[in-house]
Amino acid sequence: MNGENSLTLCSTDNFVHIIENLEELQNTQDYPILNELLSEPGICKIGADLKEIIKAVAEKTDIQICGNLYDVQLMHYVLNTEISHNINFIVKQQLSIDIETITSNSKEEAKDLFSGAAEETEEQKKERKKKSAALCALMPIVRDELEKKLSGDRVYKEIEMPLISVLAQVEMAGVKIDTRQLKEYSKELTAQMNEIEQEARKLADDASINLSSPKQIGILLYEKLKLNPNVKKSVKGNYSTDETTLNELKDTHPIVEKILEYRNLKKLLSTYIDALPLLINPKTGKVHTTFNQALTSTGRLSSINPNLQNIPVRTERGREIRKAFVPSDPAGCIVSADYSQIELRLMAHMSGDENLIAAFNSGKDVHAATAAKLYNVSVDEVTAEQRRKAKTVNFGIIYGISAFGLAERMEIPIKEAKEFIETYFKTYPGVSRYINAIAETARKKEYVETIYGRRRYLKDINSRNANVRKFNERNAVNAPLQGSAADIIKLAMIHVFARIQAEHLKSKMVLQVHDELVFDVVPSEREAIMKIAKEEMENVIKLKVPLTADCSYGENWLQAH
DNA sequence: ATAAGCACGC
DNA sequence: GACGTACGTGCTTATA
Repeated sequence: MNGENSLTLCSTDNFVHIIENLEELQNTQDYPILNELLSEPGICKIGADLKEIIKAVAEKTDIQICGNLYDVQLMHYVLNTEISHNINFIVKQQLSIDIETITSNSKEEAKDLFSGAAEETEEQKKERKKKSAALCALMPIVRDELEKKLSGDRVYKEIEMPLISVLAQVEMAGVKIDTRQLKEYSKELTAQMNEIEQEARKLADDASINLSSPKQIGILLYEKLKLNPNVKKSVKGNYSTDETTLNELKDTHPIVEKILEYRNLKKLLSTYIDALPLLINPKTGKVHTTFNQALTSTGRLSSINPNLQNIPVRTERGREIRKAFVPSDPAGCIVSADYSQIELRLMAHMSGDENLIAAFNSGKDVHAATAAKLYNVSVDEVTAEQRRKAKTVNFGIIYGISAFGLAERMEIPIKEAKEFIETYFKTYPGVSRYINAIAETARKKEYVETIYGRRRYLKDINSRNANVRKFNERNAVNAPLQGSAADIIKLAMIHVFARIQAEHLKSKMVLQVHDELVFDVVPSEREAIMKIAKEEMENVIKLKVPLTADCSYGENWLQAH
């Protein structure tokens, strides 16, 4: 094991058990011993989901966990994002040991155990030791695999390992929500929703129709009102009633608009306005999301309980919710810093396309610059409509475009979409070559990589099924872009966090939303935080195009944009 | 309990 | 002839 001393941190559901692999140290509930072991940089820490353990220890003690963090689950994720990282499954698979039987303590029992007021049963202790030993045995196996893939080892050690503690701190900091604002907004929108429900029911001539039921809506629109006799059913025999479909029916009957509006209000109320206040931790008065660091296939984080990465911003009604995300000190502010067009910039960098690089280097709006080239006009002559179309294509490129998909989105015939893509590739021939090259690489290696070497395996890239193959080809294009962006912002978080610590600032990083970092800033630190965020985000890596982060502040998250 | 449908973000 | 732009989470209804 590298000669490195190690400590295995083993948690059951609600409680952290500290297990040392030195037999003579038995009583690890003892604070001085715990402190010495956990804060010793020379002792590496082994476990699964160490972020949870770091948080639990921080909540109950003032101990700082130091030393290398070997999170077997996270290491396994870096090895291959596509497969299961369920720790019980991995242990069973690699060691043929079953640790799924381990009993977990109730919250109350866990509390008592930690304070030393109660003791584990012999049975619990035995199972815990078994799990700990399994993790300890598994770690070097997974680490050897990582070291075999040199880039994977680098991704783990330079990105994921240092990010664990940063994320733990971000989650613990939490974000302040103005509940009173949400409660008032809830009253307002609920009233509106009820009114619309009444109107819709009247129009439907059905006093009890459930507007939240796509099935009932489908029957109403297509069987009772016969709005579209040519409507096709899904494979499961259901009518489609989603937003795109209903927008096409808008002019045929007034109820369609009511349904859309009802859905919009219902979504905002049930997912955000009414749900968020219930998730406020009474101890801290804040909402604390959990970032899943070992989940997405591309290397992005995800956010749950609550998901704070999908707070509305698109519509006026939705944006209102962001006003409730406020600084914890009323005299402070929210600072938001977001990367501008990071994925498209990465496309410019990775493809090396001279025209796309030039578009970014001109410092002009890239969608307008693209439109200028596509329509063969000067940048100031580009119309809003031309820019919108160019923007759609730019996004399409990142997602692995098809003529049909583009035609749908731009509401133009497939033939035109085809021509549009051809023009795009003529404008940016390097992009065209890159897309072909990355697909070829993917077919040969059955994986693609980010700038830092994070892999996404594409095991079905050579499938005989053309649909499956095409799907994998889109992933081959998108994963290096989305994944490199994820790597870059993760590194930025590590650097920003280090600066905040080094400069002894009190403000806190509270959210990451894929290309954006959000800070809860105390009154005197606004300029310092904005400077640090911009500097660290922009200087993570030198690309062939500038990497820019736009930074602003306000008295809430909405104003900080 | 689980799946399907829908809608929110990047 | 089908498929048809990446990555997520969560709410609600319907079905088993």
